[in-house]
Amino acid sequence: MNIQDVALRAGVSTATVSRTFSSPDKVTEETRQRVQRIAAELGYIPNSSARVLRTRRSRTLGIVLPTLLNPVFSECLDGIALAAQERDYAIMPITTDYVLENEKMAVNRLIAANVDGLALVVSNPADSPALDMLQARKLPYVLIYNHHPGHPCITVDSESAVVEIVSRLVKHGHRSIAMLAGQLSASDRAQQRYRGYLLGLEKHDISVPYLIEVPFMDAAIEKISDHLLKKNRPSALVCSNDLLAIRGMRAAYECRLSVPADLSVVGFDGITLGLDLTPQLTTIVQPNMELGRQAIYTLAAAIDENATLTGSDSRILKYSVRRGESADIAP
Amino acid sequence: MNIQDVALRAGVSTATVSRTFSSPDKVTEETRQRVQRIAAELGYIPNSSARVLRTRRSRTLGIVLPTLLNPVFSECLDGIALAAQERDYAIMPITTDYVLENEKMAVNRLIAANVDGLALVVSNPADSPALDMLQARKLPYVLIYNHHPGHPCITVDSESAVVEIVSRLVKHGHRSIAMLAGQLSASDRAQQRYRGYLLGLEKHDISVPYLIEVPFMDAAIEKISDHLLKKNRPSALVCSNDLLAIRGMRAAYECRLSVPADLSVVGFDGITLGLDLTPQLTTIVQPNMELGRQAIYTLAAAIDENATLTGSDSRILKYSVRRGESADIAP
DNA sequence: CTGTTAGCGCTTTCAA
DNA sequence: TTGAAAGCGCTAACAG
Repeated sequence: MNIQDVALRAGVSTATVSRTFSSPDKVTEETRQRVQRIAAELGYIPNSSARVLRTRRSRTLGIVLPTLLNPVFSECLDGIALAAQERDYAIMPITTDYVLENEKMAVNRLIAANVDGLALVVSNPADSPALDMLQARKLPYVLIYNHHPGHPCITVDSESAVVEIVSRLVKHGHRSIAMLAGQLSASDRAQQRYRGYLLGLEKHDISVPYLIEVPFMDAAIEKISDHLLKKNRPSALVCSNDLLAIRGMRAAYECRLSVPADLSVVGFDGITLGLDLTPQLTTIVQPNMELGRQAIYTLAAAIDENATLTGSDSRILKYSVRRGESADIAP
Repeated sequence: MNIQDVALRAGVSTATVSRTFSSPDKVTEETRQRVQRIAAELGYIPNSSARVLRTRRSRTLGIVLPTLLNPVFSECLDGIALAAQERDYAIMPITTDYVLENEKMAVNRLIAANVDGLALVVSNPADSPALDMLQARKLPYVLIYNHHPGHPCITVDSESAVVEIVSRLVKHGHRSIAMLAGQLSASDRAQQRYRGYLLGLEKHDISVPYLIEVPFMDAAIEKISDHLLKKNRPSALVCSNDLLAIRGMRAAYECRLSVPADLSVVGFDGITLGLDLTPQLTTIVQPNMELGRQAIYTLAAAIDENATLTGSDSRILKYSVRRGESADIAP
């Protein structure tokens, strides 16, 4: 069942059949109708690989994400999927589990799969072999959540967001504010947020930063508890992401501290689930789906005009602050 | 940069270059080495669309899921992604948002994209136009979470799971057990779970089922609260999924009921996040990643042997019960 | 508006 | 073991 069969049955050339599907306006209403009818009768579906081979456009986008087990990324992917569908692109996601080597492999696979462009969340754009490959091949790509002047990034201003949060906490009397983070070296996001934390403290002349770094998520709660049981424990926890914040609340519970009375907890990401938690998670909300969506729009636009994206195509979307119940941060 | 360039530079025929990449054992160690070296130098990557066109195998799997905003499905997709990578398949996910029409469109797109097979979570396999199309085209597919004798399904025995939970609750003194569900008609899973609930009640001679159906997630908490404020409110909530359970706990909080002292809440799905909640979610744990993984293995095996899957290829994986803190269900 | 035709890059007989 | 050559199904000049 190919274009020839349809052409034969419709009494037209293959070119005409091709046109009815690829550029219908170049065909008479009448013939188009007939061809479409015949095609439908025969259950004909254009063979995409032949088309791709010929046009050198796969209408497929590669997506590289750390993991889908963190709702930030699955929400983002949901936005990506939606936008891609709108623009008539298929997506091919690969997860890297924060492993640099996997980022490279993912990009390799996607290049081999002939994608027209990529959207990715990498560990650190400053020094990424994966991105080098893309640059070398002149494949359009866009980063999400990452932040770097040399690359096209769709993200929010994490640093300012954390500064703002710290300020609000200070305003509410907190002087002992800890930052709870995963392995800082694992991602530029964590680093940005930490920088925001430091700046925030500085701004209010609090000189001693208190960093709780939990490299392994599974041991997080225990490790956090260790800190919460100390005599000079922090009165507020600024967390590098919502998953950590949830664990922070859990740790507080296990230490018999009540949130927010004894301990304020602020998250970062704005995962939807945080809305339904008790106490509702106070957090910095990134527009996760929108970030994904905009990344795809940007990418699709670049592909359409045969361009490649650069740092100057970056876009900073607005974050917002959700005043939940896990910390009082009224402005 | 194509196979010809490499062939020329290596002083061999295109056939030999092709062989070094597709069936290396059919080429002398020596020539293979040379070809590989040249290819690497030139940065040659085989053009996948040409290969697909020729071999009629895309090594791509279509994935159809309701949404990625529910962690059950993103965890499952994570498993799918991992397994696909292992088996050297790419995946193309599409979300349907529980809309039947979208399921059909998704399948259409994926067929057009030339996938070798599909893994899907549909609303209801009993009467699914999407599945009919797959059968008609003899494309291998497998369902995940769905349950139906006429289709290959990878799932758990939800019904029994809920029966077990109800029994345990009864054993702990509950007589007024409500089921909290989304729109029952929206998915066969919800129906299976409801059936399990009814069977459970029957088994213990509790004659009045109490169904709280919340079609729209956003209005869920309010609606649940309405029921919790009634005089003859249930003492336990068996929820059709974890997201609902979390909202159930929220509603309890807003109604000043403490969980589990005043209200027991049991979820279904076993999303990872439930582990860190306070109170930790008592729930029926489905091996979400494993379900995805097995689906891919099954699918890949079928594709490899050019077979199509049927109801007799179904596999029921084991669920487990997480005795969290939101309900006491010690056996 | 429609048809003819070359060729996208690869795999795979078949023959050497 | 290697090469020559046909052809997968489609699109896009180009000609009519």
